[in-house]
Amino acid sequence: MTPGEQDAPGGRTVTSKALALLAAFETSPGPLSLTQLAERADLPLPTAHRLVAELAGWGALERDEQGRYAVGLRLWEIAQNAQRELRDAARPYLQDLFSLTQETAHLAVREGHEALYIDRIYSSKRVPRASRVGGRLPLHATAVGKVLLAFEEPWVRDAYVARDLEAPTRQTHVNPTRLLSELDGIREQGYATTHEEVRPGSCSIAVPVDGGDGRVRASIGLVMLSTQSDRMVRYLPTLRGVAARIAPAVSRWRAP
Amino acid sequence: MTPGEQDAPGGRTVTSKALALLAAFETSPGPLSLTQLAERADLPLPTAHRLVAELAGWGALERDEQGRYAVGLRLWEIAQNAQRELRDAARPYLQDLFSLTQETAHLAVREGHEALYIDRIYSSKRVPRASRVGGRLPLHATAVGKVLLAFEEPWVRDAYVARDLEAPTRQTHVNPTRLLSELDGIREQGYATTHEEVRPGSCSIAVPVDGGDGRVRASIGLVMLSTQSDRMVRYLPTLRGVAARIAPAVSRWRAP
DNA sequence: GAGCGGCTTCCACCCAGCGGAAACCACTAG
DNA sequence: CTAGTGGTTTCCGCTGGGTGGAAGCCGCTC
Repeated sequence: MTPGEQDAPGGRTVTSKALALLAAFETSPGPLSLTQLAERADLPLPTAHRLVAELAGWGALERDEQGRYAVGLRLWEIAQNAQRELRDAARPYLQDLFSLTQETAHLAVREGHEALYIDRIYSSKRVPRASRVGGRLPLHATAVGKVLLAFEEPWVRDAYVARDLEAPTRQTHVNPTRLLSELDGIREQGYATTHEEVRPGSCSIAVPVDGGDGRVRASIGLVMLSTQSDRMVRYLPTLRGVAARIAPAVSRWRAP
Repeated sequence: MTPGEQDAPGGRTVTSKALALLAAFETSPGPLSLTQLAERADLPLPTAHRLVAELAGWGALERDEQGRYAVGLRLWEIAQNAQRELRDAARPYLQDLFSLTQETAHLAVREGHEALYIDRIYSSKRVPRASRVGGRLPLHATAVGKVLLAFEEPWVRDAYVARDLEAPTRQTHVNPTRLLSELDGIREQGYATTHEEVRPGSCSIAVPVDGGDGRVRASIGLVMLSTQSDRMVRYLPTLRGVAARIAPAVSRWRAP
């Protein structure tokens, strides 16, 4: 925005400082000391102290007995309202999907260049955990991500591949041209897969959740051990069935 | 602080105003117009406008095409870190609990005078929905709530029953003395039940999740149709088994 | 008991935030 | 086409909340 500095150290307005303190937990989920918080938010200690005290008093932060701060339940409670329509509507069907397949089931949306995991269902058995609820992964490395990207407008896809693509494993597809044609294939077939592209040992398959207006707003997918990758496509009908059930909720969300 | 008013209209500090805007979504989850937000936060329109713009710019709020504001995904993402240890640890076992019983499964903690629902697992079949994730219900009306209250220190229990107890249905137990002795019974038996005390047609059973240090920090429970209330206690062994699996995680959380 | 790292409190300066007022916009009714 | 209405956005000069360096205060270690 501004030509010189995009934001002065710590931000300028009070609000931005308070938000910077919250943002400190984006990188490290665990509890942080006041000093750590002040550092991460790039604020002088006294300022951080005052703001943090107010945030904690309100319930946005909580303090443990060691005096460290963590995100508070009141904030969590309020934040549950973000995209509630979608999450609430999808949840029971995602549960069905898990019951039917017994494989880890995911719901994700696109946030910038990443897939944001909105929900995730898994039991105590299968846990090849790469993603987590509230976590992000690069679009081109995951099945849900590929779906979300494939159904985006052409210029979004082009802009995406124009960047330097991160490769979590040796198998990750990072070649721009080949990635683009893979996306074309996904749009035709109506589903995407990955084989050890996020982490060795696991593979995944995903389908789009149609928003009704032609746009794809979300994606659901399954993750399993890569030894069972041949069995993957068998789940397609189930996945599509579940996606169809979720779709109405997605389209209701953001209606005229 | 100040002798007269405890807080001037809208709060005093900038931070408190920003937080008041977020708090507006505590009561109504859906999207709100600027005017509604300003009203609920008790702020003059221009002030609300400025702050809301900053919150939205950061991602704490999102704007739909009608210009209304809702809680943003970035805030949700950060807030996922609240009590993450507990939620992440409990999730797979809660899933097991659901798989074994096919009944709606809950995880709750105490927040003041209410049970806060941390997680909830259910399929598309059984949905006698009273609670929801991120929602609250009075302690004395729910099974998880009774458990949380029963294992609290005596003075907490006494303070609780000393208030006017809300009664969602005719069946809700509101008599202080009888409630206290019911709680004693729960502590002895190690589980609590309800019969149509939250809403007609459903009943529930819950057990404590021990924090290791003797304190009970969470509770898990099942909700089902009240026609099956006789079948309820059969689930006790399962519930206790699952609770035992979750316990280690609860005790790890807030360790010295 | 001196030294240290982190937290908390103080306080005088000053600019960020304030909010009344007025312009702006999209609709709708006449 | 004008007037009316309800919501949103911009303007701007006054002022008190926010600021952060400095100094005091732990609890711990060597």
